[in-house]
Amino acid sequence: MSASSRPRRPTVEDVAAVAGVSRGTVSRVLNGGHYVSPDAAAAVQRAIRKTGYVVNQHARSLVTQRSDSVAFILSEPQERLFEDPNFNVLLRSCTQELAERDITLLLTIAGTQADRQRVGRWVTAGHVDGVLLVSEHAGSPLIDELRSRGLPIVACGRPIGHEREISYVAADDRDGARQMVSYLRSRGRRTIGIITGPLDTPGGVDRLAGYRDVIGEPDPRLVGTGDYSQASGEAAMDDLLRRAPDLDAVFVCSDLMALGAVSALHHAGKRIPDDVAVGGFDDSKAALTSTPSLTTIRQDFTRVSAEMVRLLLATIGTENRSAVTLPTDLIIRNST
Amino acid sequence: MSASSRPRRPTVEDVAAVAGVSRGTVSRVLNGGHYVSPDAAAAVQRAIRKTGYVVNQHARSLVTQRSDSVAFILSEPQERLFEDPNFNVLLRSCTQELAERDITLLLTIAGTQADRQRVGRWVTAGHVDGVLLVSEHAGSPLIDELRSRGLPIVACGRPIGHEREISYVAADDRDGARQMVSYLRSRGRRTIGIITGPLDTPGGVDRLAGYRDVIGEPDPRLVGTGDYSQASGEAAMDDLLRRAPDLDAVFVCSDLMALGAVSALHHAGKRIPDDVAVGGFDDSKAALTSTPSLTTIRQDFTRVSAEMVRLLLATIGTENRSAVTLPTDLIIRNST
DNA sequence: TCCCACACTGTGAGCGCTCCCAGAATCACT
DNA sequence: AGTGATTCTGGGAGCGCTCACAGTGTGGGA
Repeated sequence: MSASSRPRRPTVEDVAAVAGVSRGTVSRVLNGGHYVSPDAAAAVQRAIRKTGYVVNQHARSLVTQRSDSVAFILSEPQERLFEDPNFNVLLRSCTQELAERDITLLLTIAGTQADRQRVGRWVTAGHVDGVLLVSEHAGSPLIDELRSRGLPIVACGRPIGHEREISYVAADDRDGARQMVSYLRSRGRRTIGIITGPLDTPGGVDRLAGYRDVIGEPDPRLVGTGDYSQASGEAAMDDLLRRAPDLDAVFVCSDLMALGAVSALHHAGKRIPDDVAVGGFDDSKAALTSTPSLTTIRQDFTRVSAEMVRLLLATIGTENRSAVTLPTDLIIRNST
Repeated sequence: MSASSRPRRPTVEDVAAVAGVSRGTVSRVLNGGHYVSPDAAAAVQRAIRKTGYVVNQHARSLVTQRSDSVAFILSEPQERLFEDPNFNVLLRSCTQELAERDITLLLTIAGTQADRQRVGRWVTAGHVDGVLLVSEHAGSPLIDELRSRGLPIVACGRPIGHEREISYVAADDRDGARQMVSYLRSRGRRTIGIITGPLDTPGGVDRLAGYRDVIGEPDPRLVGTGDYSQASGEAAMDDLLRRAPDLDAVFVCSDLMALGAVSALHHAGKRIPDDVAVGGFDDSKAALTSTPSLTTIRQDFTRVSAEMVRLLLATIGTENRSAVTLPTDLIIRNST
């Protein structure tokens, strides 16, 4: 009954029989067609179409020891994924970049500790040949687990505490921050605050470092921290205004937080950029469409994706790690 | 060199040797531990830990003919995913629901035609035991391809044109629309417009049908169409106001579009709800936090997810299809 | 005492595929 | 005609696992 409704899938053997050739020849056709006569190849192609044959990936992977898929692991509570437009670009570009090489990208969300364990087991069970790691906070045990299995990994952004162990691709956060703060200075701003991201992420520490490069040791009144969400940006701005009512510019380390900061400034009756200039980071769509449009720093996530994929595929098979840092660009708009 | 840096993974045989038992016993421990003596089981567990053994999923799948994963296929340009909060809930709940049964969910995005082909091949190569299909527009060929392979499918929302072929779980869109429009009527509104979703989606046609159930054959001036995006809601509302300046209520078929409609109404100088009452659909977070808060229809996507998973797992192994329609609830807030 | 049920264990077979090697056929030169 | 290179083909082996089955040992009931 079940056998009649779901018939046995055709195998290479079946295709071979229909095509009048052997298993080996069918396999050769399936894998590039070298050393196969045109006649045989055509017969096999016909037989594949006729039988509706599709390769059994498990059988193939069992012998080749590779799965032709890579995991895109997001170890972050899921909401962030949907709030942050950067993930969007990153995910799309990586998928694209891999599809061109006939490799499938599998998105896996490992928000909770339990998730991370499950994902760890799943990944090491052979499902993927490598891992793209996104937004891994410092000290997560997942990296160690994956490394102990010898799995190729490429991280997006500097993996704090693991810089010398795993490959990564990062935009030049520090230089971007320097560019922004220097620019604000050059426009005559003197009391420049900062709203950083979480300080266990590279975007948090490196952008703060860039700010310091220009400002020097900052007045603690001028430093606030958010978690990249709009709400946290608004709260941090409120705090900053309370502590330092005299500030005339603020560098907010993400556009989304900058949007929050803008509305906090509005509520406080400040004009932008007349009273307070606001600089963001990311060059997200929101930065362009907001009122006023946001001066920001562009990170080229399409290039980041391409580099990540290139690096991962290079890492699969060899054992070297490397790091790439891509430039960031200042985009000047109306908020400064 | 490569052999020394990435040592051969331990196999059941290795574990068996360390534990001093046979292959079969290790396998039995791995699969529930029935008919294994406590001593043997303990020895195997110790050996697993010592060797760092992880099952080779490909070898297992090859013999069991199942992969213990299911695909979550999103055949929609990717941006929608990130705009629509419903996807978020759906994805999270399904992952959760499946994880409890030790099944992995693989998210796959098939936005373009080429993607859909790749995904079709990938799915039929045995990577997954079943498919959760989300937001499949009418007439997509993916459904036919998957069906011809005998793959268990459960759709989210009524799959237009395939209702009798594949299982699905849907919220009661039509009744939700009826509730909303009846409610607007009961509040004394007489000229009630509608902004529908795309009319090749069940959410598009069914909510319009519910509106008709209450209104009867509608004045074409009162019917606008959007694509669920905020921008399209705003545009459709502008149109509606131009064509029917006298309307005193509008039922907008998604909260996101309703937000757009609200801003269009504001620009036109209309007060909400005094001049025009606005009803949404989805009960998204935005509906709650917007000004004014939005009267809307709740769809319980957590329950939808649970039902989808239940149905899919039931379908895997049997050949029956079924359909579940879950109730929708009116949530009254300040916009009406 | 014998016998059968029951708990437990080891082993052969085989899932569907690719890799490798031996051999056949073809061709170009000696 | 003989030799060697080159192209092509078939089939054995084996990837790591589970399943079925045969076999061993133990205990309880006739």
